[in-house]
Amino acid sequence: MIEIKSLPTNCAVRPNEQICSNCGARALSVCGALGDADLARLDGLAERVSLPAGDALTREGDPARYLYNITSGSVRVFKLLADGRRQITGFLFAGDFLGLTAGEAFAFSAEAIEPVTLCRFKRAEYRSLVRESPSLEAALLDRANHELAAAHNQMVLLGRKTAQERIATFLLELPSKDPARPGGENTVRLPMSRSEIADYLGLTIETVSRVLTRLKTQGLLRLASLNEIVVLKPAALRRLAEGDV
Amino acid sequence: MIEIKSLPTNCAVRPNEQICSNCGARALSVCGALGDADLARLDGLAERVSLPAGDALTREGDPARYLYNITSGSVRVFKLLADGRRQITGFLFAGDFLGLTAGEAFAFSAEAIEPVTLCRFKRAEYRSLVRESPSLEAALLDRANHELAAAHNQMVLLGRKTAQERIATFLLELPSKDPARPGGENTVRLPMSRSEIADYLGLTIETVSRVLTRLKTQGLLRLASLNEIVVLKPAALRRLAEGDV
DNA sequence: AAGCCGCCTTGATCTGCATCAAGCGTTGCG
DNA sequence: CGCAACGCTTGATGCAGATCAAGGCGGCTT
Repeated sequence: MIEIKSLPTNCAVRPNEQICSNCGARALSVCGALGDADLARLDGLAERVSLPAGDALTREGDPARYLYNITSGSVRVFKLLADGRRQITGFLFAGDFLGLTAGEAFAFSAEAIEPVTLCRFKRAEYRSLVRESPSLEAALLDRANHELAAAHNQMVLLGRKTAQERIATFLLELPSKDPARPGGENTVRLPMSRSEIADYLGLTIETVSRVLTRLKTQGLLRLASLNEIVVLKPAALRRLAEGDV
Repeated sequence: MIEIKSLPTNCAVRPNEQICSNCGARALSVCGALGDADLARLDGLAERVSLPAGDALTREGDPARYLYNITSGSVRVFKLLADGRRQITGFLFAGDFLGLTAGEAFAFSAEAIEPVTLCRFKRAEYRSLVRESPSLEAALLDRANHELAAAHNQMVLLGRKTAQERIATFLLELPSKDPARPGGENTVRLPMSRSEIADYLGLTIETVSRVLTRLKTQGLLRLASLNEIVVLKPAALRRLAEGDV
């Protein structure tokens, strides 16, 4: 049974989205994509999973059998070169989907950063649902387009921004993706390690650390703890991010 | 009128795709997305345009009124930072679409590299067609997913590959995107300037030039002309591209 | 055919970030 | 409590690629 109204505590709520009681299907339905019948059916296909930090959701090259919807925690999505160099292509948080874009095999790996809860669907069943529900497809297309725009912005960052601009951009954009907000208005939660930030921004851990220290020294931010940063001067940070220095 | 059978000479043909006589609509139809009726309707909406080298198709921030299908030539798609730094996010060739992913406004600029011919649709009309034709949407979703996978690969390149690995990757992948093949089997056509290659790979023109010279010296390739390169040792180049050195 | 212009190559030098190398704080465990 | 492990910071040094600078070459104009 689906209980849309009574959201359990472990369900994340994102802007314009809700996560349903059993799984993340609701997130799609509120895009106007799923009727109640479809929703019930998708819910029936879902399987709840909890993963400890570090565990893999997918590995590059694995057959893409499942589709995932994160309901809590955070996930790193990345690709590796033969010699172990890693590029993190994105972080996922509660409400995000993984595996929508995969073909027969996953083109990326994904691992839990923190303990993660998620719902898992068989892709085959999901695909047949999609074929019958055109408005779901429209919602997915919309999602894919947003991801594509984000990817292009990240290409600008990786190809043309300085280390300081990358960090500033990262600190400004992270909160808008992560619905698990800490207390303060301008407080940024960093569930990921310095090494993961580095691999996301195309830098080294030392450079990440040095730039954060410099921004702190300049009074733009405060390192509340290793995993929490308070942005003291958002406007100045935004100017840095765009290279208006 | 549509004449699917008689393709005029200026129409590009891509693997598994054909461009229709009047416009690029055929490219979508052969994905199984469009019936003859839809095709005729889309054809009716199309407008042929020719652009000289350097002219803009879209500018970042402009309202996204049109959708484009390139029928010949090549296009650079890019984003700019405030101080003029440019990141080229992709090159488009005959058969490629531009503007599918845009929201209300374009998030990127696009300009002709060579003289370009294209077909232009009003996005509003195209959207209503899409709403009525679910299988078209499926084809578009498929396209978006491929672009997304390509964007992730480019993020690996920009974030983690050396200059030599970037150039090698570029030379290996370009021909698979550009249907305008020159004579030889391993000949790569470079319609874009060194400066465009640099802005695509996150390098400078000097580095592009130096790396090409080095690869030539090492006997991996031959610079047939400024805009044509013959790959002499594809296997070795592929090893370089993946960092297996 | 001379001269200019834009694009490319090549060389010299510089620099931002990587690499190498300590040391520090926190956590967990015997 | 001690001490080992791990992740982070900070400092010293190195280097890939950027920047600065000087031709070279082909195409276009007159």
